[in-house]
Amino acid sequence: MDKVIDIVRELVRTGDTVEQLVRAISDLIISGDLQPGAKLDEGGLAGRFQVSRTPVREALRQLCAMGLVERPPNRSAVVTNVSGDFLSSMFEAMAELEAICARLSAERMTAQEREELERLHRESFDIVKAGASEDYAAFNTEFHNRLYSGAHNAHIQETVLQTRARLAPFRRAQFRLEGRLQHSWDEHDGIVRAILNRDGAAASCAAYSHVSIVGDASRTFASSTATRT
Amino acid sequence: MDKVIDIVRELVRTGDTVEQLVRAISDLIISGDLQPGAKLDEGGLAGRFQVSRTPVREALRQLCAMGLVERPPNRSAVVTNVSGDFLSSMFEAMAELEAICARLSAERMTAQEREELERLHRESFDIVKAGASEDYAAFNTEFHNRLYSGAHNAHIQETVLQTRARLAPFRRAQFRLEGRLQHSWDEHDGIVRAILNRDGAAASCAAYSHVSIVGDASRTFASSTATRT
DNA sequence: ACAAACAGAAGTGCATACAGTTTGCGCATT
DNA sequence: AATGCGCAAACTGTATGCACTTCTGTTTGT
Repeated sequence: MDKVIDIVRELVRTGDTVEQLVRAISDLIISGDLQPGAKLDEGGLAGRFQVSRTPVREALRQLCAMGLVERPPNRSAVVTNVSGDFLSSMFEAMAELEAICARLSAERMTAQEREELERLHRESFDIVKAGASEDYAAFNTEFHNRLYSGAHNAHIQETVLQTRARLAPFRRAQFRLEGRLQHSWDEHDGIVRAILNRDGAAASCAAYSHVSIVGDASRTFASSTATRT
Repeated sequence: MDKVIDIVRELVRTGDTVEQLVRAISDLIISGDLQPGAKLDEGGLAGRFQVSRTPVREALRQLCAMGLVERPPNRSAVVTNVSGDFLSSMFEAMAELEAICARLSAERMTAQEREELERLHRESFDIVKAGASEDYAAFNTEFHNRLYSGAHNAHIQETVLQTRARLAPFRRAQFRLEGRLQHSWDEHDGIVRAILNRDGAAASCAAYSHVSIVGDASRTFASSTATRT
């Protein structure tokens, strides 16, 4: 639980200490090691990562801009814990954004991108058969990444990735639900077919409902978990 | 040109020095006082705002996370100057986001919100007749804000506002083009009608093409302006 | 017994200090 | 004249220090 994250500290000045901290801390948040509501003490983090408070503060500021933490004035930073309403709005936004990506992917993906998407999707069926939730989660991330990059719009990609990161702390258990793996694969199948058919509208719909379902599942799970203050 | 922005420095510790800096600097960028490519020297900004470098650095870090500024390691921060491709992707994203907002607004706005939107729109006709570009720009911002809030989705609102801020440095002259005011009003009219009719699809289309047109106009203007390095 | 008050500890906000990196300029060399 | 070198100035990255705020546990008054 308290595994020490080793930030490589070169002797040379690479100038990316803060970036490393941002990654390290956001990993702690996204992975769930730091749950929503957890306090982030500057001194403690500084000690943990063997740096001074200055870069830690900058990292927290950046994480705050990304929406992963909140920084009430004169008080400790806290892992963002959003209201149910805002969580719903994030899931809805995610569905809208993925729908856009799916539509644009259907219209714009290169032949190679289409091939690779289909291959990736076909190969993932083995994971479903094996019931390997962990592996499927990794594949799922990659699958959606393909959708984002296939839209050929760098800003939308950036936006959807940021939204996903912000949502991550609240959707951790999405593949625990019985039968969710197979359903997820079926939904992916619909998206892939629509994209291969260059049917933007169908891809958009399929992606929207796929993400909405994930949202519903995560929301029920999130509300069943105690969100400590 | 070198008007000093006065950040009010109370004797009490409000703890929002950095927030004020972020606002002040982003205003300088959005208003065009600091153009894309301009260097942001930490010491200079610190002197200008009568603070030390520490809060300036944190503000720059946050502006960087917002995409308004870039921070190459060991070098001065600069106002973000994006490639033409990325600029196009931002305008396209903006159109997609506004289309979503318009659709959701058509579906979800309260009676009061609809009334106020229509009233605001009707009143703006006087501004168009007067040809007051400055006033129309302010009204236009408010009009679009209504669209964003009418969608009743806090996260989408946040996202679209952030995208607009990022786009601002590149769309400054949008109402200089001859006849653009009247065209803009006509396009708004289409959006308002669709929203009042609760016709989400029509509202979405109207908003998409409205924003796309603005994008085209701004892009031609931006490419005609020298983007200095 | 409970609540208000207080003192010490802990933590944040900002300024300053210093080390390392980049940059610009003068000078020597070709 | 153009190019490469080296040094100094300017600037960034990080650590540290101090003032102020918040938190916490205890004491005091009712």
